[in-house]
Amino acid sequence: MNKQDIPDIIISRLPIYLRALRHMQAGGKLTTSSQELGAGVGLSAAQIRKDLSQFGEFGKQGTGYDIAFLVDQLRKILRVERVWDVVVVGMGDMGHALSRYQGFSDRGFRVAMVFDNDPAKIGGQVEQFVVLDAKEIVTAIRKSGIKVAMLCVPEAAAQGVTNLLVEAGIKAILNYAPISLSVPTGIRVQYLDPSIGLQRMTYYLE
Amino acid sequence: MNKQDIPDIIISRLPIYLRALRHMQAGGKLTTSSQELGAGVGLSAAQIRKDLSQFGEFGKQGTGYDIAFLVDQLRKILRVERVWDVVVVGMGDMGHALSRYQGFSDRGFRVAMVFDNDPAKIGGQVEQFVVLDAKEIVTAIRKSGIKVAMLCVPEAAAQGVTNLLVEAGIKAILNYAPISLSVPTGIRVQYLDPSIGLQRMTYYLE
DNA sequence: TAGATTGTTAATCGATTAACAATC
DNA sequence: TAGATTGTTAATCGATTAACAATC
Repeated sequence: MNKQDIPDIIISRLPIYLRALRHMQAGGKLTTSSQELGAGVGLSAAQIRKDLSQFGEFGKQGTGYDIAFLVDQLRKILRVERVWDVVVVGMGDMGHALSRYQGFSDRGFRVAMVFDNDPAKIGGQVEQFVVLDAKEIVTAIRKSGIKVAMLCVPEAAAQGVTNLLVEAGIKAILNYAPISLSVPTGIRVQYLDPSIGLQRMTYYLE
Repeated sequence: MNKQDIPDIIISRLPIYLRALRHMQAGGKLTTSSQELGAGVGLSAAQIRKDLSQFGEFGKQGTGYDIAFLVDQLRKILRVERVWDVVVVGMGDMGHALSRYQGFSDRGFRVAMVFDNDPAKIGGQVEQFVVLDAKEIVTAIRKSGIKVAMLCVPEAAAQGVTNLLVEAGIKAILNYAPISLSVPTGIRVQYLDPSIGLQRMTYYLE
């Protein structure tokens, strides 16, 4: 079961399954089926079973899946049974919102450090964090060993900051800036540009 | 050229192309090639050409694409040559950040109304907007004719608010809440749950 | 002209679905 | 047992890539 053997498109669905399963769990459900989970996330039952079969046999014929067990398995597969420290770069409104977001803690993440390059913000407080000088990105992140970053700087600064994050040892970047980033092989980027999300829908509007 | 003839996976790449082209434009470039654009967004030249060929012939052999012209064409295809009014529901940190976001205006969007259900926030001011009572979602949105919403409410409220948005005539929802929404056929949803973005990358981390 | 690059066709590759034996 | 549902195989479907004639 080599990492690169499994298509990324399957990996990208697992967090969706995990989210839906935890939702069921919060509702007091104990078991589910590929049919029911598929309906919950808008995919076919066959697809759910095929995806899960890449990693093991998690269900029982006749009864389906034990939700708590499957949640555990998915958390291990996705490596979020542990907690990842994350840095936030850019203390504008978006960076601010992410620094205060309560949803990370039980999904495997914890904001550990925040940066900005504005002298008016450096040294100030955001939530429980002291805003660090962006000049310290490389040294501070290297020292901490943190591998995950959220990028919330303006477009014009995004590629430059990305280069620093890579130099600092960051391996995964959640990018809110409206720009395609250029990164070396082995560095992963996920894009959350809100305008892109909207433009993916307007095509279909009357 | 029927809407449903063109695969959604192609539509979903067009905003990325548009973003990259405008970036080139801002840098003063006048023409580009499928090779160069592909390199900019991390896709093959063949894919770029194939995607664009679904909508017309926009390039010239030997010289490539006129950037300004291609930008115009993509804006028309995606229907963002006009400006779409958008509502924001949920005036927490995220809704607040989106209400103040400067990036929408030249990408085809304009926040026109914001809602919350917290009496402490209703009637208050966020940026230039007066926060409206969530109870008025259906009537206010119906009256306005707005078709696009951004959803920034807590998980527990998301499906209920979604039902109201659908009732109000909303056809496209950008969802920041950590939940798979259930919507009728014809309503489009794009998901921007930050935890999902992060969990899609941790699988690959050492 | 010579070099570059398009739009398109056919070939390849990969993902999804349907079907079903196994079995809880 | 009978009904339900898994995991898996083979078939289908769809997307990407390679190649190249056309032509700027």
